[in-house]
Formats: sequence, C-alpha cells, structure tokens
Amino acid sequence: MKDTLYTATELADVLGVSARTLRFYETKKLIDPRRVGNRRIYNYKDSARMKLILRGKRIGFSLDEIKQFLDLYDADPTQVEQLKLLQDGVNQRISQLNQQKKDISQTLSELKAIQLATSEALKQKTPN
Amino acid sequence: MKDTLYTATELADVLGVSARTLRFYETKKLIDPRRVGNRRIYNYKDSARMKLILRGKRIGFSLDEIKQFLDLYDADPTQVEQLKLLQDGVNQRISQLNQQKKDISQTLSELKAIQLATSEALKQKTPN
DNA sequence: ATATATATTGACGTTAACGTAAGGATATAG
DNA sequence: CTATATCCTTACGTTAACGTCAATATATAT
Repeated sequence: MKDTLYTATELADVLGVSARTLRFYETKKLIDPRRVGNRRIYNYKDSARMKLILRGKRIGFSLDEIKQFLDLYDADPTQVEQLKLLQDGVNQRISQLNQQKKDISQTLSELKAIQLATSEALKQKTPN
Repeated sequence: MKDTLYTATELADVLGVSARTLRFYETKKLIDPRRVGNRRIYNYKDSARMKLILRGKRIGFSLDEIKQFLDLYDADPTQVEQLKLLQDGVNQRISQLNQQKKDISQTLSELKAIQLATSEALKQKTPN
C-alpha cells in the first residue's frame, strides 16, 4: 500500500540491500527517513526514492551522479536560471543514456552471435 | 589502417585514457601488448580489445566482469564442458544487459518528461 | 657526446562504496 | 522487571580503479 512503513532492516530486505547501505546513503544525503526516537522509519516515498537510486546503480551511475540525477526530479523550477541548469542536466543524462543504449545493443548482438555459435557447436558434439 | 602501431601514450590519447590505465589493465591481464626492448607497442588488435573494455566500462561493468566477458570471446570451444560454461556466461550477461536496457528506457522516458516540462515552463517565463 | 624529453617500474596515495566490529540505547518477550 | 534481541552511532577496515611521484632506463635533438 501507499501508506506502508518500514524499519531500516525491513526496507533493506525488500530492496535486497543491507541496512548499512541505507544508512550510508543517508549520510550521502540521498535519502532522509523520518525518525521515531532515533529509529529510522521509511515511508512509501523513501522506498520509491531508493528504487530510483538502485536503478541508477544498475545503469552504472555513481552515487554522486545519482544525486545530481535525483535533483533533476526534485528541482523546484521557479527561476529561469534554475530551469536552464535543469535542462542542461537532463540533456546530458539523456545523451549519456543513449550512448549506453548503443553500447548495450552492440554487446548484446555480439553475445547472441556467440550464443548461436556455441549451441551449434554443442549440437555437433552431443548429437542428442 | 589495420597495421597501425601505437606507443602507450599514443593509444592512450586516441582512446581518451591515461597511459597509467593501459599499464594497469596489463597487470590485470586484460591486455598484453608486444614489447620492443621494454617499451610497449600496441597493434590494431590491442586497440580493438581496449575499445571493448571501455565499452564494458560505459555499460557499468567492473574490470573483473569485463575480463570474464572477454574470455567469452577468447574461449576456444573445443570441449563440451567449456562450451556449456561459455553458454552460461553468455546467458547471464544477456539477461543482465536486458535488465539494463529496461532501466535505461524507463529513465529516459522520465527524463524526457522533465525535459518537456522545463521547456514549457521556460516558454511561460520568457515569452520570446 | 651531452642535454632534454619520454617511457618504465615500483611504491605509496586516493576516492568510492560499502563491510565489520565495538559499545551504548531501546524495544520486546517472558 | 530483567534478559535478549534489535537498532543506533562511531570508527576503523577493505576493494576497485586508478593518480602521483621517485628513481632508472632509453630515445631524440643538437
């Protein structure tokens, strides 16, 4: 549900990371959960933000880059200057990601060629 | 040309990395250039291999992963066991890359939404 | 042949992204 | 209420991927 709350270890388990990782990201200002006493409580928004972070990592971004990235989402676009900076950031990310898409496609086609070759070779070897 | 030779710094410049990086990759057994005396000489094949490595990095792989990756290309598939291992490696990489493609597509569409929003906002602000 | 530039080999330094262990604070079970 | 489990903070450890520097060795220019 939208109103589920998690403790640190609960959210960590759900996301497949360690609680240490959550705390580390907090020191890096990537997330900022509520506190009840000194215990951390993560809400739906925190969880969604974490998923964005992890997606960024899978794409190969550093935590610093991911922070800039999140700032793109969070930016309060009230001033023209800020808006232009935001646009620049977005455009940079977009061209970077397009490059990565190319890299991945190329690598994928090469791997599929190997895949085909190996399955052919196996047919020869084990004429099952 | 196919028969161009490079010194370390030349190839480094062409590839946009440092000579230190080339030496580092050599200690990691990712490349193995010829020597003339003790000077390194890189040929076309070395250069192509380096480009594969850098593509791997852009995709977000670690050097260790890239090494496994290169071994997939280099593998001499003479034994059935080796072939099966090769297939497993290739299949893992493929699913990993497909996941990354999804991540990138999703991120791209989100960024394009921001892009649209900012350009709209700018139109309002600067009704040029 | 000598001076200057360039390449090589250690070796130590650095940054990112956590892991791990120690010592308290605080829930929670019985 | 006490014992045990859970969470907190602090701090030091670790690995990857190089950067940087010092001491040599080797080219290259003059």
